[in-house]
Amino acid sequence: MRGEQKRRLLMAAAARVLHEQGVERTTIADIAEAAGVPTGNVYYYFKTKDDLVRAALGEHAAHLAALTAELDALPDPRERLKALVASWVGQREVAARYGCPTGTLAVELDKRDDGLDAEAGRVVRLLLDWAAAQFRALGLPDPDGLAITLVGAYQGMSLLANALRDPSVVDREGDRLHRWLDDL
Amino acid sequence: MRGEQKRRLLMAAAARVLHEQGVERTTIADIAEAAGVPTGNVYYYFKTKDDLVRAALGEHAAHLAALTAELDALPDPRERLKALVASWVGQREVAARYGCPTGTLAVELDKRDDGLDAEAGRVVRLLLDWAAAQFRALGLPDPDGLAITLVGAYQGMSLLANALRDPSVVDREGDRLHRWLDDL
DNA sequence: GTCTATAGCCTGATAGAC
DNA sequence: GTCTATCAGGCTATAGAC
Repeated sequence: MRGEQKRRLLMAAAARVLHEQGVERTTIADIAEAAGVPTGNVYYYFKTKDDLVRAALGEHAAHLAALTAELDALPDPRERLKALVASWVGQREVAARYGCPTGTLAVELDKRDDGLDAEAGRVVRLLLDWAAAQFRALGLPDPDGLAITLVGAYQGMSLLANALRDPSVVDREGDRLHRWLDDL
Repeated sequence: MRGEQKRRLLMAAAARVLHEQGVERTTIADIAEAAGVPTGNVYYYFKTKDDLVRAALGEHAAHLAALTAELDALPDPRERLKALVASWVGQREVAARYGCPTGTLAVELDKRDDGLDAEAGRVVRLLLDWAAAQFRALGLPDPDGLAITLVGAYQGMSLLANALRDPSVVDREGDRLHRWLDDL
């Protein structure tokens, strides 16, 4: 299955390059080059550029699912949430340079009125739902609202770290979120 | 001064259209049409598309300066900050449809390595500096950190409201920020 | 199945008429 | 100063050779 391998290579390259350069500034040739595949050949695996963007969104969703599955191994929901915050802090350099992969993609795709804008929102919702489940397990009131506060803080600190090119924003806000989770 | 008038018309149109459609998906023709100016004529007023983007950033900065100047008329710094939050809530429909003008522009421009990425950060910093000044006037410790928390919450709730197409996110987080400011 | 060459379109920018 | 016509370049996508 050489074909399936190349397809996966292209999906991974698309996820990375689209995050770094943005959707509109990235050409098919950019993704092909990053994957080591001839430019025109990309169309054998993905009919359109939008299909590649969709595949990249799927990659990010899969990555998120893997992360939350890992966190689910922890016994205490509060510890799971704190470990999530810790993983955000661990990605501070990436956040400062390119922003949150899902968040920046959502911002860009939301400027469109084709179907892709809604799909970005679905990936964001995966994280919101998982976080809400943890707050619910802790018996806290308004778990959905708390999830929005937590994920909103993540998106906000990623955006600011990116706009200011300053990873320390993530450190500071990460500490604050840790205390916030402890005090809930 | 017919020329200066048209120039201002183009700047206002650029600020609006670039916010709604994003930088990369907006053509010179789009902005020209929104301003009621013939397409090619735009280049008489702005040498390049990047110049127009810069002008749009300037418009957003001016709008922000006007807002903070208005808030400065309030006697109490805490009331100024709460009025800022209230103005964000008042813009919830726009935030849900197009996101924060400065924030979404910063996300898109940060994907570039020319000079424009840094200029978006400068506009964000205007708001941060003003907020920090209010916290400082209240005698609170770490005013810069508090400003990042406040503006980060704004950017986060705007992004989520936009990605989920749900203005109620802004209402909920606005209420929370109001309580947070009261309890500081 | 894999890749190349190229068509066709759109965009930013310009030259020059008025 | 204002506007039109048009060019050059780069992009997505396809047709068809291997």
